[in-house]
Amino acid sequence: MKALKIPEATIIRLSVYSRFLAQVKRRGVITISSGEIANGVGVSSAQVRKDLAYFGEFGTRGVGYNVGELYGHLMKILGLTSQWQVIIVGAGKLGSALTMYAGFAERGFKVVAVLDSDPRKIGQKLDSIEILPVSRLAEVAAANQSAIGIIAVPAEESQEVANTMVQAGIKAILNFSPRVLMVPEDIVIRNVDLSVNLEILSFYLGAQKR
Amino acid sequence: MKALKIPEATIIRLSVYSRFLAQVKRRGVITISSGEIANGVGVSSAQVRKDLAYFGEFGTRGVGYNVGELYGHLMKILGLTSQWQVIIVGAGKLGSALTMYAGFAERGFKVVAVLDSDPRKIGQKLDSIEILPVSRLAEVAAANQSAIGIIAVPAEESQEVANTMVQAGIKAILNFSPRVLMVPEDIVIRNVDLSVNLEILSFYLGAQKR
DNA sequence: GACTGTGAAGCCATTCACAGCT
DNA sequence: AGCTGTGAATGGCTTCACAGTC
Repeated sequence: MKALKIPEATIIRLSVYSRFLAQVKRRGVITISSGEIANGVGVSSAQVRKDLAYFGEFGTRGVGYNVGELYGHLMKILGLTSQWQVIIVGAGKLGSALTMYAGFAERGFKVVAVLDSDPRKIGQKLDSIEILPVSRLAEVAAANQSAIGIIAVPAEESQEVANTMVQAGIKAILNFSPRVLMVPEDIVIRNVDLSVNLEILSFYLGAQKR
Repeated sequence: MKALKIPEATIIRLSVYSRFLAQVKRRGVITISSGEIANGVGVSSAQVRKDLAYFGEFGTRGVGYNVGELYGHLMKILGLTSQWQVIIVGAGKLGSALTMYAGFAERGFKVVAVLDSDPRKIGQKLDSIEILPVSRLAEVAAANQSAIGIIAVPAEESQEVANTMVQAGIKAILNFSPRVLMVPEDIVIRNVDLSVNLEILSFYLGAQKR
């Protein structure tokens, strides 16, 4: 595995390819070309080949890629060959929905704990997971080494939760609050800002009228 | 307003700037420099100035930007000066959470209808919004001209829902299902793939160990 | 002195186009 | 003939650096 710097856009696409391949594989297809993958996910075939080339030579010239093999390679590249533990802070509407989101389990992410600061929520259950007080975050993080943290609390509380996560040793954070969070350089953080996405649609709708 | 092609990354940042400015404005700050904005949202000051320059000259050399004015400009650029209507298809965990998500209302997005295909859900209420059968989508879309559609159904059903939305005249779609959807060129579509985001974290966590 | 606006430079990602293999 | 892998060309975004303004 080359240490070359990989564009983030490539990683996003690899994740999309892998899900597309899972689907194709389920249909029993053995071999697939870069062009077919490209059609399936809406990119160019050159893009598919370039993306894969960062990580090795997975195909056969004149033939294409073996679906099962390529899928395996992608899952390995993405680090999805073993299960990841996930800790969610915030058991509001969004946090609850994320806790029970089947899409995570399908891809090997297991929610091991949900925490909230609201005393009325503590002790309630989401599926089989009991909501814990946020004061127990450090303890829970320690018990689940290298877990991924998800922040699903209101904007005002999000930075504080991030700080606590970092202190508890969490190295990767997915932030659903509409705030840009400050974290040390060695922490991997991604923001999923739901209204930003609507606002981009709003921008393009507006632009059409001009 | 110039017709120059604007990078999508710029639009995303404008949305982030606007929310940061709303926060600063609430604190009563009158004037702000590109450097202060940059610090607040984690980009370079040159980036902030370049982004704004696509749309005009909003600042005063030697002084900075008037917070209220700049905020107003950004909201106008993003098309957020009037309310957008939003139609959500899928009243599962995620659809329900999105329907009641306060962040949308704060930014002028109003959920006017929620639809589902499950007969057991029809007639139930989310906040004050009654869940309608998905068969009424065309009718609801017609009654809410230029509404934005949100897809929050399982992967297998998402393409069908997208087709129906397009036929019903919806021009912008936010897709939460983990599938790449095929839509006509004139439709604006964005994907928010929740597990892709976790998988990117997984990739970077894995890379650290190498 | 402070800060914006912007052409130019630098950098990074995507597309092209073709040699190489089956 | 079909398809991959990849160097070269292109295109686009970001950073630099400084002239212009207050």
